[in-house]
Amino acid sequence: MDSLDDDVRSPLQTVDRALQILISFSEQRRDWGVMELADELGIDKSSAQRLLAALAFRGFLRPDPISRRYSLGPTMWRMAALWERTGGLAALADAVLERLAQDTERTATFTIPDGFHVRCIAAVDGGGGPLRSHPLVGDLYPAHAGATSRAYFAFLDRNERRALLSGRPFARFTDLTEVDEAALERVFEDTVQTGWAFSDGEYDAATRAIAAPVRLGRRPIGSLTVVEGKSEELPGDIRDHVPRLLEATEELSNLLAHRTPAARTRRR
Amino acid sequence: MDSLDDDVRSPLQTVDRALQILISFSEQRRDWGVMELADELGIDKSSAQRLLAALAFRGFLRPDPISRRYSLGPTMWRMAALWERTGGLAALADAVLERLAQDTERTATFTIPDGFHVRCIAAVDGGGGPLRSHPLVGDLYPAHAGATSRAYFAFLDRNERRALLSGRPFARFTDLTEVDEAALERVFEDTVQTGWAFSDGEYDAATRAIAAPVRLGRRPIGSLTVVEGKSEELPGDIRDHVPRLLEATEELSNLLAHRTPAARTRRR
DNA sequence: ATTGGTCTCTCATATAACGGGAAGTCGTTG
DNA sequence: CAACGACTTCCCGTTATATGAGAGACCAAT
Repeated sequence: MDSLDDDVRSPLQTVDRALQILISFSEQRRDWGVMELADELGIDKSSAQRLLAALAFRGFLRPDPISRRYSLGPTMWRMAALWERTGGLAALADAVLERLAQDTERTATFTIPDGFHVRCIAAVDGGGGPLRSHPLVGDLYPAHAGATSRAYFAFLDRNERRALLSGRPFARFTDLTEVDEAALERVFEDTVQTGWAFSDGEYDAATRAIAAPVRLGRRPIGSLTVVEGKSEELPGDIRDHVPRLLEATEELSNLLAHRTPAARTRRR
Repeated sequence: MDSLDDDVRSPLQTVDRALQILISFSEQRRDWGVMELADELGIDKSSAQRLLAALAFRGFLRPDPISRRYSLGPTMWRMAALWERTGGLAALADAVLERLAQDTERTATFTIPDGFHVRCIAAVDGGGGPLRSHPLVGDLYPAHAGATSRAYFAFLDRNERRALLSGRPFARFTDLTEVDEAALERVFEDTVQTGWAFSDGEYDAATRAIAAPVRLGRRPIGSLTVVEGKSEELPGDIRDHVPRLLEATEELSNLLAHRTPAARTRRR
């Protein structure tokens, strides 16, 4: 028997159906007809029609008058813009970073792609000492140097990565910066094998870092990094914290996918 | 008596309330408590609680267990990303561009900001002839040269514009490119006065264009451009089409704000 | 014209949402 | 530490609301 009844059910059936409709859009399914949707959700044509109309009424869907099909609408755009401007992603990541920083006693950051760089959008200082975490949020890191960016770019499809990086001049930041395209590609492939990235002064000679990708499905959407200044005298090798880092990326990936593992509404 | 009953009402009350909740988030209101929302929408606390829970159930909202307040959730992020990747904005603009291009017999484009450039995300050829519209979509135009970018940047708050552009080196593309920061600022201010921008070979010596901002509320979010090659022998001065251009920006702005003027579901 | 496939609308029925109220939580104040 | 107040969560009977079937309208093919 499936334990569907208990907790796992929306308190508002009709609303839930409407939201399912929104969620049912994807890169493959960019629009729905009434009938299609009706038997996708197993409801009557009437209901499907009403639900679509209700969503379109507020602009979440856009009815195409000629094809009689519904696609995502302008309100979806406003919500998307709002999510961006209010730093929704950073807010989501904060809780995860907080714990990661505490557990590792180092600085933890969350970065997302921005062209052929990655950009730090959230950072939490490890309790350790007065670190230089001030200018971390907003910083850009180039694709070819450092663990942070590698943990994102390595997990892209090779084609997608080539499209972004191929033929681009790679600046040398330190003696250890890899600037040969072929060699770089091998580094990326190795990183996919191990599942995480390590850098000891590739980009910034004074820092060391481990990083791993945050994913939605298979697709990487950013990376988490644990970073330390080499001058700091910290206990252990930073690589000892890889398991914890991978836990954190897993956790954040789940949050983004809304596979609520930590949800269970706190019941004593 | 208010004519609220007839057409202007969602077919699904409960769903509509849920959607209103989503819409009620803004840069100012990033989270809601149950009670607050209840008397904002004029509904019972019970109902508010259920609605919020239903939205959170699918991840559209994220309940903060400690503050007991709801903010936008991870599903909102997925929807936002989907909107981006499926080119929702471009799709919205297409219909408007189509008509604008036909009416003006020139090429019409829609551009949105990207750092200190604007990027063309949709373009429609004027029926005229075999234009060079192929590489238009994806093209970047710098903030300081050409009507297209000026029609966006001019309408930003001065502070916001300064933050992006101040101190940046301005490349000279043609004899007419303005590269002095102070002079440029004056050009921006003039543009705000007239409400539209004109360029005759500022960025590309071979083209002439008029452009006007697309807005959400007061804020510019992009621009529409009508462009012609100087070598083409087209009837009239391109500036004759400014009224039509302004109509089109108005139209697109309304679409984005979902002030459905053209909605009325086509009833013979 | 005729047909098959959708979409739209109406209407009676049953179901799902509603609001009042009680019980449970948390934070504050005396 | 106790008692209050503010808020949230849960429960339950009532009623308003969403539902599905079916008829009519619409469009695109044959």
